[in-house]
Amino acid sequence: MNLIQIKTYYQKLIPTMQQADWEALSSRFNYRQLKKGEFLTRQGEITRTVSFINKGLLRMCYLIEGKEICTGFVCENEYISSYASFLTQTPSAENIDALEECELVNLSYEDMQQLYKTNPVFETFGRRIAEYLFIMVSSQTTRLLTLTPEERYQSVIEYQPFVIQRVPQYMIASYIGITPEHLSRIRKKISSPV
Amino acid sequence: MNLIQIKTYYQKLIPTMQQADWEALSSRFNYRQLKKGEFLTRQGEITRTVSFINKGLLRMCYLIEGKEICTGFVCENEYISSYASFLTQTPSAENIDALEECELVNLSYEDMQQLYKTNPVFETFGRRIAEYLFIMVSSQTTRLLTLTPEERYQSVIEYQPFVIQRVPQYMIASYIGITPEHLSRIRKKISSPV
DNA sequence: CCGTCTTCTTAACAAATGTCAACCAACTGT
DNA sequence: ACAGTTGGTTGACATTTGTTAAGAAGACGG
Repeated sequence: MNLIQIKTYYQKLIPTMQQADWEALSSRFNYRQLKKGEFLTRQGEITRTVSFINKGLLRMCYLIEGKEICTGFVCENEYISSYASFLTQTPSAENIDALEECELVNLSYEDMQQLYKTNPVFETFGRRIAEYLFIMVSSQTTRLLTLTPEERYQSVIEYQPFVIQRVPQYMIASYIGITPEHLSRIRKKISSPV
Repeated sequence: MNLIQIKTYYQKLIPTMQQADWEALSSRFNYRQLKKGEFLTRQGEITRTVSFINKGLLRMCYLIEGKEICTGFVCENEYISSYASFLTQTPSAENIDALEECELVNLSYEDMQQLYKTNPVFETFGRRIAEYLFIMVSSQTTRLLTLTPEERYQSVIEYQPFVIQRVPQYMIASYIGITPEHLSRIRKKISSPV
């Protein structure tokens, strides 16, 4: 299993990590592959791991009255998890599935708690991850409240171009809170301004 | 300054905190009062403190083209801050102002970093706070994407009753992403179901 | 190479939500 | 007690967004 990417990720977030820390950490990793369409997490299941994405693209999504509503897309060199479920060890409200073939490096809840106990450097890491995720999701909330659908689409283009390139439009539509038809009209309007 | 409430708060989040830890922490607190309408944080300012609310009620809000859009309400026995600004020490995108007369216990960024360095127990605390905030804000994002305005209002009634009781309706309206007029109609519909 | 999915687009129409303006009730300070 | 302010409601109307249905373009497996 290739650990270069994930090591770089940790080194960036906690530069004080020593070789011994890294070994304590990496010995607990589990490798996993997902085919396109496979689920990492299902609604109702308790999320037992966080997954670093070596390769591929996944989405978080809700199934409401037969309709899928995407709440996020994550690709290489980031962690993905139904993190609320992971943290509280209660059933996940959302699904996570692979939009592309994926290679994941998993770390279990028990191992993470163990690391927290044995070494404060991992507390720091856990804190920074949570802080980062907080900033990400609160900016998404802000966008939903303060921007029009068209502006939200523009902000995806600007700040998450990989989503435009790799995610089907009807999923992006639900992510910005509109229907696929409406997004199609917005795109038409943008491409041929008056 | 009354520290009973904030001490209880810390003890709940980190039961392993010792008396010496508490003293290291509480010696850094600063007390502050806010009158109704006063600002704790202004758009563009860097947030230098986190504030524990001993008494009162504050809101986070954006000013967009002359219109206020509220993103959250926080009352007694919780922390409030423009946390993204605090964490990154960059200008805040949002305002925070007092909806009632407030008593706050403040902790500065520098003191917090100092505490993180000197004692891992505060890292744990910081991590749990960030995790908690992440869960809160991501559930708000989910509500915005998956619920109708009426359902969002119902969920405020159910899960944040203090908001219904203590926050003006036109602010609640922006919080759930609709106009005050529309909220008024929703309330009428709810109160006299067909 | 063919059919079948999947995804995207378009149009007509319907429903939800916003805008504007007026009015009312409650509260506030003098 | 009064005038001003704030917050809430209502109605008519405009705009935005959703719904439904149909069709087109491209991807993909057999």
